[in-house]
Amino acid sequence: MAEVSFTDRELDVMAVLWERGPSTVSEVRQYLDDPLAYTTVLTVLRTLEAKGYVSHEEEGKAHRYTPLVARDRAGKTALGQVLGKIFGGSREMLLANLVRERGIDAAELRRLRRVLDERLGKGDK
Amino acid sequence: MAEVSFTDRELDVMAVLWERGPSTVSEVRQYLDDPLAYTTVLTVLRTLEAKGYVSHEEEGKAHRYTPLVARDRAGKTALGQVLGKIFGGSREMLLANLVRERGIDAAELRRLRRVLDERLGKGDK
DNA sequence: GGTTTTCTGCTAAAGAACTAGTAGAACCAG
DNA sequence: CTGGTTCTACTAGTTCTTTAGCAGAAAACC
Repeated sequence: MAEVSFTDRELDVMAVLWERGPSTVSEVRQYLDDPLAYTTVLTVLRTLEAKGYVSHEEEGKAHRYTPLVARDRAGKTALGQVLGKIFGGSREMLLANLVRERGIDAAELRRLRRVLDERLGKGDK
Repeated sequence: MAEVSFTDRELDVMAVLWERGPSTVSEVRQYLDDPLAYTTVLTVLRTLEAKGYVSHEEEGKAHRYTPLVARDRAGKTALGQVLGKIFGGSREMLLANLVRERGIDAAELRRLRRVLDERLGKGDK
């Protein structure tokens, strides 16, 4: 349960793996927003592998890389940091920021409220 | 309205400035969790100043550093990144993570719900 | 079967981040 | 005053990040 943390570029790559599932270098490269050299993407994946955040298995000539850390775990670390260092530990402040002026409609707000309601329900058990 | 982003250490320092308000190098140093050399802290503050994120004015012999970017703005950038890259844009996933198993009691959940309700109210007008 | 493409392995270089030392000025205690 | 303390300015080393080239193997094309 160690802390999981990524550099910006590593996060870009992880985002692709989370979104698309196990992918080859070419596939990751294609789905990245920035145009990077093939070898650059490969290097990032190698770094991630060295850190134990992804693994790969052979698939024909190419390698297919699989994320070893779940979104949720990365999210927990990242959110914890944002919460602690920026919002001084105040979840309310964080939530207020999350829903402030970012094209968010009433339907979504209600969905968010349901998340809290479900959590409240569980607490009641 | 440019994007504001900090390195880990810079964020530690900004956190102190946000929490305590304008501070001298010694003060910042004292409130940091990690034991860093005086000059190290000074260097970080200089970097932040070079990036335009803090300013300083003389106060006797020492300098007092003031944050130029608000928590909120930094939070917006940071949250946006976490939201987009880790939670694939799903605020619900993010919120679920935020309230999951992190010593959070019913009272706090209700406070969070109120944040959403207030926002909903405003939307209705 | 030869040529082109695609892939990994190795290497590397520029820049940023992080840390801190040393020098010298300014201030303070007695 | 004199000696210690506190402060900034300048400098610098180590590591991490980011980017990518080149060589050679494998595959695919025709």
